[in-house]
Amino acid sequence: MITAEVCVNVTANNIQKNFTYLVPDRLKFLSAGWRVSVPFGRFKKIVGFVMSVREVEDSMTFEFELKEIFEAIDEESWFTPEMMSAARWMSEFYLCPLSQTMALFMPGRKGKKIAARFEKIYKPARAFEEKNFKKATAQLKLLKLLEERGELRTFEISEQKLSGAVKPLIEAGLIKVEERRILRDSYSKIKSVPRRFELTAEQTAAINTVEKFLTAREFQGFLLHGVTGSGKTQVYIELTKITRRMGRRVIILVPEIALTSQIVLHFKAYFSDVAVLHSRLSLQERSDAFHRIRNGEVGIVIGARSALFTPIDNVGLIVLDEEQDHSYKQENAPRYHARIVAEEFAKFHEAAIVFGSATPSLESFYRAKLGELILLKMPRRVLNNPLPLVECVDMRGELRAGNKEVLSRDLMELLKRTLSEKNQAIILLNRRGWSTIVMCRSCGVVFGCPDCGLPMTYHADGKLCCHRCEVELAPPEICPECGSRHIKFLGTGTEKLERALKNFFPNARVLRMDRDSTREKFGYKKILDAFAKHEADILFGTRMVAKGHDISGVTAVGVLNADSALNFSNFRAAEQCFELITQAAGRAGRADLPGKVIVQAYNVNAPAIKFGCAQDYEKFCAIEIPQRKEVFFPPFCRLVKLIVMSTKEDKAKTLAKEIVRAFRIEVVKNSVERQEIFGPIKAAIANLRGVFRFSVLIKSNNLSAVRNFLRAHGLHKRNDIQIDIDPSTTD
DNA sequence: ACTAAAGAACTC
DNA sequence: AGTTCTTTAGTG
Repeated sequence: MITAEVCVNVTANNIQKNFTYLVPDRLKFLSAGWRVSVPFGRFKKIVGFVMSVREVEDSMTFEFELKEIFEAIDEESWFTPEMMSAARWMSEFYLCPLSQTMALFMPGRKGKKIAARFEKIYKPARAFEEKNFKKATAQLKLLKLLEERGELRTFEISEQKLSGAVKPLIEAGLIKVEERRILRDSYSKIKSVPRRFELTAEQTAAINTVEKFLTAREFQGFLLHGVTGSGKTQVYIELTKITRRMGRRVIILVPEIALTSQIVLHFKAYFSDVAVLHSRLSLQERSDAFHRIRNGEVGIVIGARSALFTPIDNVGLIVLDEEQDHSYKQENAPRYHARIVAEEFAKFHEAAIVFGSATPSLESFYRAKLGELILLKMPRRVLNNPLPLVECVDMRGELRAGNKEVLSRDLMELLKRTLSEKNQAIILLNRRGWSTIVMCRSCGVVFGCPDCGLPMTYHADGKLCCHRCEVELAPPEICPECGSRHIKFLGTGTEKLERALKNFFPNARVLRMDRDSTREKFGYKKILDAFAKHEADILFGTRMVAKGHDISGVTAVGVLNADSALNFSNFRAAEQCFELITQAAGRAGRADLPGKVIVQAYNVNAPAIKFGCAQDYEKFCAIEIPQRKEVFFPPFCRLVKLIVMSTKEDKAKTLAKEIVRAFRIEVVKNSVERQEIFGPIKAAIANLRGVFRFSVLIKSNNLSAVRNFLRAHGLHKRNDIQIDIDPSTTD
């Protein structure tokens, strides 16, 4: 008899082993990689992945009763050996169930069968003689068209009004019908043409450096540090050309779905075999893209982080654009970081991996300093376009001068001038809502979220919102602490800014872009398209106004409360603040129009503000990196965050304390490398639907020792503990 | 002595 | 995850 080891797709940490099933005769074609449906416990049917198959003696006995596999889900093996070893590696690295990482490679979570759609294709069957069709002009026309084009699709024939000629020609054996799979692709309509330009010396140097490793088929990581407008995308395109000429394939990752259209537009000017993949495609589209990748029709995969998980083989190049972006981290299980996974995949494939950014993550920059990554610098814009002029305004000075408005006098002046010159402006204020702080004037209490304590934001629709756990409340009439009616709404969000702009510039057309105004499906694109067509003069909103688009009419950029992020107790705050200023500044003056940027801050001496305005990444790093070393944070250690959950508050806390104690005794004391553990503290989301959450933070220079500890105690198999390796927040 | 609730074990 | 079997706590 034949048995199969099956990994069952049940999302529970405590099921971390394979189950043995009997393979019935009608399914004896099954081998490793097939998706099957199997009976499991009380479930009637679940999806499983065949990990291996073996022939055993009929007399062989098991200590459990074998059940039979119900059926195969697909027509062929779903997982290639490469996909399976990648999933195995991820499951080991992130200490999560194999089923979870295998499931990443499926078009939908549920393993549903997705119907392939077919269309009819008409082709000439044999030669014809024109004289036989003296009277049947439609038939002759169709035959000639077929001869010319080779094949025709149903809709093409009906377009020519020749549908009636099809049947007699088939009966005469002159044309034949074939079925072809329709591959749905909503990006297929995107077309563009290459722009004329010459590569800069820096672009050429970067390309040549990577090319050496591409031709040697050797794994190597690169950090492409190029200022905004330095032509990073063109470098990706040239490297893709080289890789495709070698017959190898390419993966291009961007941080967000919204940015895929941009880069696809650039790539389609040069390549036709592009597939786009991200989580918001329909199941059908995703499945069809998989099909095109599997059968080799696609040479270039572009998409968000999920684009790593396709049946692609023979990869020669992987690119991560905007590599510092936090969207590369998946915040739900499996909590992987695309930067880490992509590099491991590149090793499997012996491929080159290029991390591109204007403001690299400190981790990558530090690795480049150590020589682990090869640094490629592009400090100048293409066509010798100048970098925009950045001016920093001290808002304390404004206050002293009697200006209590959100906009400084300089920014007001700049906007006035920009509008009168019929140019466009972008204003960034990284807080949505109306008021960012609601405070009692009598006792000074700030209204925090009942679950996580984050100060709540007041919105123009009259609700108090927590932007972290999305709790909504009615604002209090009287202070719950002291009973006073003296409640003040302080701080400025995008909604209040909107009123200020309309007030000061009643004739300007303004567009607000934040999470609230982009809720609908293509809201983001609609707003950007409208602004690009100059249907508005001022675009303002949260950080999404600063991302990746280039709109040629923009000559002025304002960054409000640039230092607000510095007040959060986040070790990456300075880095993020620097990044925000650089990105915002990068939106100004890309073409022949020089740009002007005004950055407003209170703490104008903070290095992130000072060097952000000077657009000097290296000087910023020279200050920030030693500071990270001093407080022992990445890039000088790796972080592992545990979240312990229970409906009983003290139980969660006790368990978390127990873990901390055991870690100190078993790991910290016996380790050569520096390792530390902190907590437990109330998690950022302290209570989620009645479940209390405590967090524990491990800082370590020996990840595998941490993993061994967690495994030894079976913590990775517990459903009440979340393990987050390389978390994006520490609480 | 009995019942309800919490915890552990199991799913091929 | 969802279910069942086992242990523990609670009650008069």
